[in-house]
Amino acid sequence: MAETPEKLTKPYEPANTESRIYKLWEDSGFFNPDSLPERHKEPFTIIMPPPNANGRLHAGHGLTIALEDIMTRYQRMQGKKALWVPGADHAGFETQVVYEKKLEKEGRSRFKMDRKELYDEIMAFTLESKKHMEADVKALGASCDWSREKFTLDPSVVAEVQETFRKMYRDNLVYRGYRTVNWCTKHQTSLSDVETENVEKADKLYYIKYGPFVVATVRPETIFGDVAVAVNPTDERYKKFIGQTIEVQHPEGKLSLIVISDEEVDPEFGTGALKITPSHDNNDFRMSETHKLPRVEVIDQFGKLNEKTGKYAGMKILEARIKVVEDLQVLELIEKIEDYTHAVPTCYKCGTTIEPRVMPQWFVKMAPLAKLAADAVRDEKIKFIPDNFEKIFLYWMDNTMDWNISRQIVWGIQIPALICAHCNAGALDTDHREGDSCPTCGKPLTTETDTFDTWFSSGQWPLLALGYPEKADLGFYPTDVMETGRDLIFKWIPRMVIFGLYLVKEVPFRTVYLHGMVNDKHGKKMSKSKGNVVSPIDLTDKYGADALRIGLVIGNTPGNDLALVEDKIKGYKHFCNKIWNATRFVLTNIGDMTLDTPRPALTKRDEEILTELGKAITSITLHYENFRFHLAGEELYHYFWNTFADVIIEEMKPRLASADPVSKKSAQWLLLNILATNIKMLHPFMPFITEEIWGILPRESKSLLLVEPWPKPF
RNA sequence: GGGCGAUUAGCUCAGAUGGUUAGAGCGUUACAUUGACAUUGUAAAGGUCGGAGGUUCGAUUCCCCCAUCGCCCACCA
Repeated sequence: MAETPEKLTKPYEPANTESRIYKLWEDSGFFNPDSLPERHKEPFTIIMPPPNANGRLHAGHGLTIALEDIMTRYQRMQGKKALWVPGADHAGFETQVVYEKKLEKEGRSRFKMDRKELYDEIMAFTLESKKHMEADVKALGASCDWSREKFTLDPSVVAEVQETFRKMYRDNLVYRGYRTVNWCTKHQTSLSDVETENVEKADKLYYIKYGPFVVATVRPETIFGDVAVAVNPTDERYKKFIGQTIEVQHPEGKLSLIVISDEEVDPEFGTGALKITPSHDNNDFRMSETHKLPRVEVIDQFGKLNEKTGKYAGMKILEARIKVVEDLQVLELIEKIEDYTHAVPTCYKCGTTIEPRVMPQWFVKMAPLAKLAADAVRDEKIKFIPDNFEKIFLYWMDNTMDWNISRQIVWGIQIPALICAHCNAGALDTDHREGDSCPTCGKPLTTETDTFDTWFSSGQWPLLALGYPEKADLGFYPTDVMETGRDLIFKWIPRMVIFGLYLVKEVPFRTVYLHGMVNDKHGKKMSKSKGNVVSPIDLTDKYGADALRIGLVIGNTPGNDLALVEDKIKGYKHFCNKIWNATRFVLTNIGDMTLDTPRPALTKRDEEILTELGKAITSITLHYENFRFHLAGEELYHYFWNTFADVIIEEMKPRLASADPVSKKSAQWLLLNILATNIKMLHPFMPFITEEIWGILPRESKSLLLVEPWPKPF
C-alpha cells in the first residue's frame, strides 16, 4: 500500500528528493538493459558523448544530459531495451592545457618535468576530476548504465585504439609524412586543422625590392629562408624571367634564387611575384615539392629566428620582423607598406599564431575514408536533425585533407610505432624494436613518444564504449541516436562515421541530433574570461534538476542556440510546485480509490475529457517519436496546467463534495487516472518529481515509474 | 571569398506537411482569493510575423531579391 498523503510536504523541495530517488533507480538495476523486465526486447542505444574529465559540467552538458535522458527514458517506457552508455574523456590536449595552467600558477612548467612524472600527475588530476564530473551527471538525473562506463584511457580502450592504428598502417591508410603542420609555439605541439581557429588580424603588407621583382609579403623576417620566386606562367610581365637565377639582397647578404612558374600564383594579388619560403608556409612547401626546391628552416620550434639569420638569431618573430623591415628600409629595399587585414590561423586554446612548420608526423589518409562516410550519408544510412547539417557534413567530407594525428604531448595514448630520426621513416611496434635498423635507411630506430590526437580515440568511441572488439555488447551497434552539440559536426561526427565504417563496415548511429550552443541570457557565448558562465549544478541546487531539464528543452529547437535565462528555469520550478499541489489535492480527495480500481460508469462530459486526454497523448507521443521534444514538453506543460489543473480539477470540485456517490466516484477515478497518465508522460522530462509522486499514488504494485509502460489513449 | 542560421508581443522564444480572431513563458495592468497551490486564480493591454516582389482562392509558413545580426568554413602571399 502506498504511503499516506501526509508524506506530501508543502511545498515541493527537490533537494530532499533527488538524491534519494536516484539511489532508488540505481538500486533497481534498470539502468542496465540486461536487468530490465521481460517486455523490454528491442534495443535502443545512445552513447553519451564522454564529458572531459578535467572539470565540472557546463551548461551545454546540461542540455546534452537532458535530451539524451529524455530519449532514453521515453524509449525504456515504450518497452525498448534501453542502453545509455556513460563515459569520460581524457581529452588529451584540452586536459594538458588545463593542467599546464595549473602548473603555471604553481610556478612550475611541464618542460622541466620528465614524461612519466607529468603523465602520472595529470592522471591523478583527471581521475579526481572524473569523480566530480560523474557526480554532476548523476545530479542531473541521467539514467545511464554506470556498470558499462568507459574511460578513454582504460587499458582495453588504449590497446584497441593502438590496434586500429596498426590496422590502418597495414592498410596503407596511415603513414609517416614530412610536411607542414600547424605548430603552436606556446604548447610545443602540432595541431590538426580543426584545432586551429582563423582570426581576422590587421597586419602590414610589405612590398620588398627583390632582384628584378618587387614581392609582397606579410612576413619579411622569413626572407632568409627564401629559395625561389614564383610567378604565374601566363604573366606577360614576368615570362622572360622564368627559369633564370636572380640575385636578391637582404640585410645579411645575398640570395641566388631560381624563378619558377606556378598556376597557383595569382597575378592579381600584390605584384604577381611571390617569394617562396618552403619551411614556413604551407603553400610554399607544396611548391617546393612540385618544383624540387631546397628547404631552409630559419625559425625554430619556439618561434625564434635561428643561426641561419645572422644577427637576428634568437629574436622572436615579431621582434625580428620590425628589425628586418628597419634594415631593409636602410638599404632602400622597401618599396611601400600597406595595411592588410587577413585571417590568421591561431591555436584554439591560447590564441598564439600558428607557425607552419615542416616536420615528420603521422597522418591519416582521408580521401578514401571520407568517401565511405559521404556515401553512407548519401545512401541515407544516417539522418541528421536538423537536416541542413547533412549538407555541411557532405561538404566537409568532399573536401578533406590528410589528418595529422601526432601530438607532442604526454597526455594521451602513445602511438605504437618506431621512428627513424635520420630519414623520417616510421614502423609499427609489432614489426620492430628500439634499436632495430630502419627499413629505409638502416640507421637505428627509436620509440615514438608522440601521442594520438584525442579525436583519433574519440572517433572510435561508439565501438569502444560497447567493448569492441568483444562481441558481448555489439548487438547494441549500430546505435540509434548520437546527440551532441552542433560544434562537433566537424570535430567528432565525421570521425565516428569513418571509423565505424572502416572497422565494422556499419555506420555508428542512425540519427544524429545536434543541439545548439547554450549561451548566456544575452545570447553571448559563455566564457570564463567574460565571467558569464552559468553552472548547471548551481541551477540544479537552486531550482531542482527537473526544472532545469524541462527549462533547457522547452523553447529550444534542434541546431539553434539557446539563451539561458534563469527566470525561465525558475518558472519551471513553479511548474514542479503546481504538479506537486495538484497531486496533493487529488490524493486527499479520492478516498480509498486506487489505480487498480476498475473504471466506473462515466458521464458524457467525462467521456469528452477522456477523449481530449487521448488526443493529447497521441500528439505528445508523436512529438517524442519525431524528436520534437520542445513541443512535447510545451504540450505537457499546458495540458497539465491549463487543462487538468485549471479546468478539470475545478470542474470536479463540486462533484467531489457531492452526496451522489456515483458522480463522486467517477470524478475521483477521472482525477486519479488523468494525474497518473500525466505523471508518466512527464517522467522523461522531470524524472525526480514524477518518480516521487508515482511512489505515493495508491496502487497495488510497487513498480518504479522508470519502467512503467507508456500510456495509451483511454 | 564561400556556406549556414536568425529577423514573430517590452524580454527569451514556439509556430511539423501553407488555411478560421498569430501563440507560450517572463514582464506589465486591473480585479479576486483563509479550504491543492501567492511558486495562485480570472481578465486585459501589447504584434502591418525585417523590407520589396512572386506562386496560390489563401503565405508567418513556399520561391527570388535586398537589409541587419550572428555563426561556421577558407593555404591568395
